[in-house]
Amino acid sequence: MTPLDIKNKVKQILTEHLEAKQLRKTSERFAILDEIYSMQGHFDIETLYVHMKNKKYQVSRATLYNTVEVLLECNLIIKHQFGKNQALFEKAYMYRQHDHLICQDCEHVFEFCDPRLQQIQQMAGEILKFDIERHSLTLYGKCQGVQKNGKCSHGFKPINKG
Amino acid sequence: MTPLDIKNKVKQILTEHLEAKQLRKTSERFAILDEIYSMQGHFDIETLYVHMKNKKYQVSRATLYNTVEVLLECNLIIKHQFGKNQALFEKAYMYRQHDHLICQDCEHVFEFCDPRLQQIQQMAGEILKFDIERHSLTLYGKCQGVQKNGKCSHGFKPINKG
DNA sequence: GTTTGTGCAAATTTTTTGCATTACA
DNA sequence: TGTAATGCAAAAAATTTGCACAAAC
Repeated sequence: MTPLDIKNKVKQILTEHLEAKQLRKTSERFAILDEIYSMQGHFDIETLYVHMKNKKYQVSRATLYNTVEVLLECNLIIKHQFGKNQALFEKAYMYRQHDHLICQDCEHVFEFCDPRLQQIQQMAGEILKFDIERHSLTLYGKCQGVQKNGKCSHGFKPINKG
Repeated sequence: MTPLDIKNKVKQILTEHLEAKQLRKTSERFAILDEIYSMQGHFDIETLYVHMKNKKYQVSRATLYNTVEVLLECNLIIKHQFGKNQALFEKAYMYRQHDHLICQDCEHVFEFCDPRLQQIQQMAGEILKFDIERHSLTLYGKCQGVQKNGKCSHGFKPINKG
């Protein structure tokens, strides 16, 4: 699937969701979805707001918060709260389930995947008699550079700070 | 270990931490620690503030935020951000490593434990060349009551709402 | 033509900060 | 007594809300 295919598909998913829920198909909602699926990695509302202000389509923060809620409902995005007060989001369609490892030095977010998590999730659900819909696993640690000389070896800038 | 033993022990740990870091042993800090170790389950700063206001020792919110930071540093409490804007905390001493399952209906937090997480944590650390200090796993799901008749079967009130 | 969604600004909520005062060392 | 910690109140940051207007349906 090309990036364009993905954009068309998520547009279709949003359209169907809006119709099913009898919500209106506003240009803002599709512009926001398009912008989100043009971005890389995690993003916060303020970053999204600035991106859209600088580009083609200008929307208000209120509309962003509103639309993000809709996109969460139809699983087109995922919300994260990595121990900060500010929520981060990421695209969810066509992005395989993965978890996160955050460098405590530079705050860069790495992704990894371990199939055993699905088993843990399933087993915990059975034991506690829950239908588990999703999980959120985040590891916090220090890279070898930090361990050796106190300086981060990958040199990423903190997320959302530049 | 009795609850009193635990309180004495954490007091000792805090004392040693304060001495090591050359911080002052103020009565506020010990009163806050005592109050935290008198509470059950997760708590937020506001709840802690009200608890202390109603009880023996009155402290300012600023001091609570300050002290919570100190207690995090010496691992006497853990901070959680369960997808809300408000941070939650819990006691960490003598409470075995566990993870959380949150009911999407009543928001009650259940605890569970799976040793495989330690393996995942270790393996991810090796692959990504990180020294993992801690992890945070939260499962989100619906209990059987919600699945069957839309009503939560355990009937807990939402956390921090009553 | 209704009614929902948007934009703006004000309000809320949570956390942080500045500064005068208190009290630990 | 010197300096860090506290309390207060103001500021900041993130999100939510109220309301007039715009635009889907």
